[in-house]
Amino acid sequence: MYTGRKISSAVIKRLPRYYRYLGDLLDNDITRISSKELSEKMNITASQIRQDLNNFGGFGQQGYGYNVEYLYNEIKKILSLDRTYHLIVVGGGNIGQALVNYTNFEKRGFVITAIFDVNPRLIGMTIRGVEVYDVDRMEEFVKHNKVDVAILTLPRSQASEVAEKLASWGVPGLWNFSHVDLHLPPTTKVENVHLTDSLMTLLYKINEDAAPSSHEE
Amino acid sequence: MYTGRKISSAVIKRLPRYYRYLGDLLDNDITRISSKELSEKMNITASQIRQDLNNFGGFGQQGYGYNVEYLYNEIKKILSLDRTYHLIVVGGGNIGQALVNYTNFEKRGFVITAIFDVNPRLIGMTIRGVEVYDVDRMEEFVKHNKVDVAILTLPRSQASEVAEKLASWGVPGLWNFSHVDLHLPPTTKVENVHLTDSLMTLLYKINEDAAPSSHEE
DNA sequence: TAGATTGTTAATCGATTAACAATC
DNA sequence: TAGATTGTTAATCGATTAACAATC
Repeated sequence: MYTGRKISSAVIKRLPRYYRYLGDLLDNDITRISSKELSEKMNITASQIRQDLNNFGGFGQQGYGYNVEYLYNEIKKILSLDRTYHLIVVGGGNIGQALVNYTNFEKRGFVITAIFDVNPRLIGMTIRGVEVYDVDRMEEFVKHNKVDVAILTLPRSQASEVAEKLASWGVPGLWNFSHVDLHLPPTTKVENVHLTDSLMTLLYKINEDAAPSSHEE
Repeated sequence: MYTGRKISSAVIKRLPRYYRYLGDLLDNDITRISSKELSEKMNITASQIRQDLNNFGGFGQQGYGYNVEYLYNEIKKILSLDRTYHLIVVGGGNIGQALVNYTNFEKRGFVITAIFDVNPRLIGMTIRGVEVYDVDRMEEFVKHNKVDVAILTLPRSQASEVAEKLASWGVPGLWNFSHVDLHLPPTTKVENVHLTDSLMTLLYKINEDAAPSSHEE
């Protein structure tokens, strides 16, 4: 039953992981699984799995567990993965190009339709069949083509300004690899990938076991 | 005062963000800031800032606030960013190469010393001065050179096996871009960057406002 | 000194886990 | 039917926020 109440982001962030594990089970021709079995594979509690899933509906059956294929498809629907998305890359540098070259995206229905950059040496080039355009032509492009997500892989200094423009043109999602926090109207959603922050978190973990250094007393 | 008690990961994940904002303040020649002012900039509560910082010590002063440069340097020490790290890239594909080309890393003291791959066309090549070696030579390299972090940018199918080897050779940190969960001894820390999961989370957010589709009733 | 703001304790809120009746 | 396992309520745990005495 869909209730319309807001699902906590802690739950949402776990959905792709459920989806991945269910996909793996499906690949291994496993047709049914209980929350207990899945909890052991995923290293979380069975209770959490049942709670999470019941935010969206009762997908299981008492005494039986969950049908893997059915549950997989339900999560696919919840994540809205049952359609194609059109993405543009804004910033044709290293990471932008890497994402264009990442073939797995297409298999999942994520199609990159254009790349935008300011660098004259890049403009006009084609990367895996995707053309690089001058950033000046972005407004025109966004207004004439469906763009679900703009991938922001441009320098910190330009990211906010470009993001605000994209939001004003109605782009619903920004996948932000730039190292700034964006403040946008609620009609445009942002997901941040702050790689430097992620690496710093790892360095903390590496060092935490070791003897504390200078912040001890 | 360092107490040795475990800091929650929620706090740790916020530290890089504090560090970034303090760096920006420093760049703008702001010498002092109160938790209240910082909270407005960062869009979190002043209470949370004070709680977070007090996990590591009393860095402020009543009636004054925090000295920006001092606090910046303290967080730098907490994150152990006051030294150089040696990284290797395992998997010389798109994302691996993009990270090697990411010049900001070196400015922060993250030095990539080698790339490993199985592809004969890549082996022997040099990317931004970093040589690509056959994966067969990785054990030898890791045992003769200091490797703080291995960046895993290889296919899902090979990631677990390689990760276990790296752990057994004593590599303390794995920055995992492969789309699998790694299970390793506690001496090797893992930080995951699951890009596909991140994008899926964004797609959920884009769609959640819209009318619910098939999982309603 | 008076005002400002910390460090820290207490209250609240939300997320996770446990328990169990419902039921396949 | 008996056994298994869900969906869901209740209990616990942890993280966030509020409050305020301490103090610069």
